[in-house]
Amino acid sequence: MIPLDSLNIKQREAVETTKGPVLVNAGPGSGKTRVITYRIANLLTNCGINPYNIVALTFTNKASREMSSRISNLTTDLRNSLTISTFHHFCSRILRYNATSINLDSNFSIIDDSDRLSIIKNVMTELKIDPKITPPRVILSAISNAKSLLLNTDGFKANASDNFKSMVYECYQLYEKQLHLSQVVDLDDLLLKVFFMLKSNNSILKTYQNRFEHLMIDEFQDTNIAQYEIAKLLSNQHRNICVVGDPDQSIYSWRNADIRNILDFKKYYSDAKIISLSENYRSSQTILTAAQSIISSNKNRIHKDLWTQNSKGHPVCLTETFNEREEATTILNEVQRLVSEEKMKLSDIAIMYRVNALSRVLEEVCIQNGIPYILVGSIKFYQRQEIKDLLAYLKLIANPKDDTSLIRIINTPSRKIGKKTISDLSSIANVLNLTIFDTLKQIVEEKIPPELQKRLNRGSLEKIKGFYKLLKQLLDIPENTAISEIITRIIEKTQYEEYLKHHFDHFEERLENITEFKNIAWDFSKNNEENSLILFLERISLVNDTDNIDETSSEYLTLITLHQAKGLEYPIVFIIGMEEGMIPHIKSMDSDAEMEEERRLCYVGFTRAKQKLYLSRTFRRGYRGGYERNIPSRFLNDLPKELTFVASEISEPTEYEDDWVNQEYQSPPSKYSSPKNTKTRFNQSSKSIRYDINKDVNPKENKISIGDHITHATFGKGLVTHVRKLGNDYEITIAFTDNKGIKKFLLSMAPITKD
DNA sequence: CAACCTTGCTTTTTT
DNA sequence: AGCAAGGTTG
Ligand SMILES: Nc1ncnc2c1ncn2[C@@H]1O[C@H](COP(=O)(O)OP(=O)(O)OP(=O)(O)O)[C@@H](O)[C@H]1O
Repeated sequence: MIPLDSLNIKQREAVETTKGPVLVNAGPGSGKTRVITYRIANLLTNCGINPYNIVALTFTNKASREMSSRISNLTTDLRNSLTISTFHHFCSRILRYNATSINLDSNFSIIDDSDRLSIIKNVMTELKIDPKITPPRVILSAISNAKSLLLNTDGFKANASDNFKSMVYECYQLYEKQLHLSQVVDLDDLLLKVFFMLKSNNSILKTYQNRFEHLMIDEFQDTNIAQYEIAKLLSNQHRNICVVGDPDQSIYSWRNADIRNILDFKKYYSDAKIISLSENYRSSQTILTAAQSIISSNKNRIHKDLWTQNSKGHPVCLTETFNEREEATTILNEVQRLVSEEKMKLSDIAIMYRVNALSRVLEEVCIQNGIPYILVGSIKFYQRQEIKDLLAYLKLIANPKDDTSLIRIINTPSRKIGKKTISDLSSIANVLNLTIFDTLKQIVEEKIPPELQKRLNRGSLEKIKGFYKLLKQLLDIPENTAISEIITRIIEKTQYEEYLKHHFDHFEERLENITEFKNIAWDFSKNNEENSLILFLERISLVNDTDNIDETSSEYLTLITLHQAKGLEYPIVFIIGMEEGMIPHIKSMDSDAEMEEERRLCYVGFTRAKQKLYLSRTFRRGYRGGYERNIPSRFLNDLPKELTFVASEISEPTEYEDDWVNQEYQSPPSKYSSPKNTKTRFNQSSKSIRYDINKDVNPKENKISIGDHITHATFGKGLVTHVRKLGNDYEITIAFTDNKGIKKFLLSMAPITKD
């Protein structure tokens, strides 16, 4: 039996109402995810439901992993055959299994955003739409929006009321045609196609309806229409659907998430049991009050009670630093202090930020200080040129119809097949209504009409035949060959390494990336019984991160975006970049709705913290080449002063910034470093772990006390008026001569010498 | 067709 | 700022 006495009455009600629709609408830390995990454990162990009949859907990969591990902690009952995954993964599996029923090759590959964009660009060229006037991205997002509203081309046509929409419609049609020809799908298709498949094929629908007796959705506020409709279809037979969510934590509206789903749920399932939870078990009173002071300014919301029995705890710590490097140093010093002095574990701590770009400096400083860290998601490892090239070869092996991948590598490495030849080839393929690969095949087998063949001169023809032969060789690699071995063969056959060496300055780093890629492939084969290229590719399309480290067994610091942090919790949370333009982000500033979402995002961040929350801002931040002055985020103004304390105050920015820029640091920034969250990196970091408090400050040599006369490299002579311990460092206040004023510095950083 | 030079863009957030 | 696509020249 799973004991349910560690749940409060309301939670228990939600867990034990195993029949019929249930909606839990409750604030952060009130135990919504706990309800789902206990509910599953209860169904398995107490009700004897077969795990095969249970499905729990989440929104992000991180959340789904979190849920699996929480359930493992509760019960060991047959949880292997439980279905816990993201909507996209879930749909991908259904689609692959039933692909043939909708005339789709079950080896279909999933294209990424940049592939989508290049298809759109081609389509636009074909339709003679000027990409300068209508950016392809706009078309792409219109199509993507349509798909998440379950509008296929026909549905879209019915709605295409104005000029713009009819233009989009034309693009949409051709785009779909190309996808179908290539036997590929995009991410939105995973949902859309599954929906229409279930809708139109009653026997498939029945199969899944029968199977999924119990359906649960976490973070329901972030589902889009397509996801919700799929969930409705699947649960319509047993009607055991339990959704949990919090409108105040809706932060994915830009991805077409729609909180109206919550309202509709109440309407559609008029018999739904609606449960609200109002006790927060996660955060200290201070953190909770701070968070509420942020969210309560939103006009477009319904107030929810949220209280906690937890103690008041620590005040919210505000740090203000001069620039992003000092910010990183200060925070990581504090992290090390927490570990060495307050017995915190690195895994208790997370540093969060609005934009991925902010992780860069943190990483550098972590590496310098030997702090093991894990960077969640982000880094565009799979978007690097060399990796995309290899992926294109792999995709082509899995699915030769994939034109986009073929075009990508037809002349990479250079085979003297240029633009002209490629466009001729495409036009022939177009006329014959064949994929490029099939066209090549016809050409080689000399089956195409001579008047078409004429378009290619003899030189090109030879080169094309050479390329086709190469492809054939790759396709002949036996299916059971390990993926890493396939990659090795590709590299051999195409002489890819020689190509890199010849063409790029950073080729060593690119070669390292390739080695890393092979390692990832090798790990994958090791952990997956069936050595399936298709599954490998699918994983790469749907899971953004490369790590498969056991998350609980190792000690490292977490670096994560606010978005990905949703649903997670950490004893200690740092949020950096609390500046206007960052949070709230500049791009959200001219829309009230988006501004409210920024506020919610901030609220989500605050409420991740259990014990201690640190907020950090800088006076200046190097961003996109510029070096901008920042003003504090408006959200900081909303915090009641009595809840906060300011940890460090640096003097107003002055000329001394140059000293900052010249501070020596290791590891020059390079895009071409190895992937950020792999074992390699992890091992490197943990090997050099060293928690030396006095690393930066050597008190013996730098001993500076009140009354000392010093000389500062920029400001000249001055008198020390204050010395205060600050983390592992000291903050010293100096009164300078010659009316240069009073300024504060960090001892470890300031270029000063004792007179 | 490839090498070289110039322009233009980084989505904010993720499946 | 730095990279990659796009345009131009050899
Ligand atoms: N009844 C309870 N007794 C003790 N601890 C609880 C109880 N309910 C929840 N908790 C704890 O509170 C924390 C937050 O729970 P949970 O993550 O389920 O909240 P949530 O509502 O899903 O939060 P969020 O909306 O932020 O995702 C967890 O550490 C959980 O173990």
